[in-house]
Amino acid sequence: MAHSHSHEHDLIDIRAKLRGKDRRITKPREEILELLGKEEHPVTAKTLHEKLSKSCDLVTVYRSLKMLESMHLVKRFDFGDNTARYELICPDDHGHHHHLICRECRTVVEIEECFDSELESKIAKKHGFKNVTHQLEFFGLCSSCQ
Amino acid sequence: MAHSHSHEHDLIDIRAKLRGKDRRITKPREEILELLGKEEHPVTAKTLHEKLSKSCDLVTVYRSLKMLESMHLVKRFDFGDNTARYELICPDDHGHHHHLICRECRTVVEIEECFDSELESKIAKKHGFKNVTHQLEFFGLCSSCQ
DNA sequence: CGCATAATGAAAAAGACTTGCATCTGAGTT
DNA sequence: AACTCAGATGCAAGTCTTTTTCATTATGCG
Repeated sequence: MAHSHSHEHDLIDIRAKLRGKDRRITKPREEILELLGKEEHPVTAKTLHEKLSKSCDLVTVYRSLKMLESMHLVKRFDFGDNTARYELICPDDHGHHHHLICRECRTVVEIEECFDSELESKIAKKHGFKNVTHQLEFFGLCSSCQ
Repeated sequence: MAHSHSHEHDLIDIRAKLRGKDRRITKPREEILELLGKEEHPVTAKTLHEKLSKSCDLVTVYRSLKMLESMHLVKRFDFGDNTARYELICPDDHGHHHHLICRECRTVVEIEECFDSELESKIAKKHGFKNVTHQLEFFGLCSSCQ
């Protein structure tokens, strides 16, 4: 939905960020970022590797995703099937949005709605936590699977 | 918090539910349910197995948890570490509550707050989904880890 | 009590992810 | 443009969680 076209300046930004942390811009990483930029939904390392037409090792995909996550360039999601999925963080929504997943066919819909951020700060304060974020995913039966 | 004492009548309920679906009440299952009733937070199959002092095989723990989940007697949670955690669904909160997890030390706090259920039905309606539920977990840094 | 079938244990497999290590390469330096 | 070296990669092997297979056991109904 949001990141259907990978903006040039986004990639430049990313390059700068990587350089700043002594990270190199390598072919596998460029391909991974480019592919992630085209994805509509969070993808697994395996799927990414297949779409990369195996131009790099699956291990490199895992390593890259982990690194990109630690640099807050991608975000990890859990859809409850023991497999991590990743999405490029796009500046539009600050990487913050959720998903609605069909329990049956696993169709994914992106959701922009979210609860009031006040709830989060209230919870953080109440328990003395800092830097609180959240993971929220909806599960249900899509129209075709009901 | 909520289920610190495992009520007798709860167990009777559970027995009835199992019988109704041709499920048997076996020693491993009783022990697993009893232990789950004492837990404060969601536990992994491995932890459960250890606390069971290995009175049954780990495989049986996995199988039981899966079965209990399919019968809506326990609920599965994902804390983002590639390991499923399970909690007994207690009638008090209809098995609905969330957690605040420390990214550093993995401390877990139970959260009773939630957003207005209206949001969920709105999302369901908008995308033609039925039976929509959600998984919501908060992550942050606890007071000791800041 | 006996029987049908559900549940278990043990071993093996499957799947996701990580690690070790030798090799290679990006990118700053000369 | 060559030099250098820390960071990145590939491949093999390992770890960890969860599932499957199959022979054996045991629950609970009649």
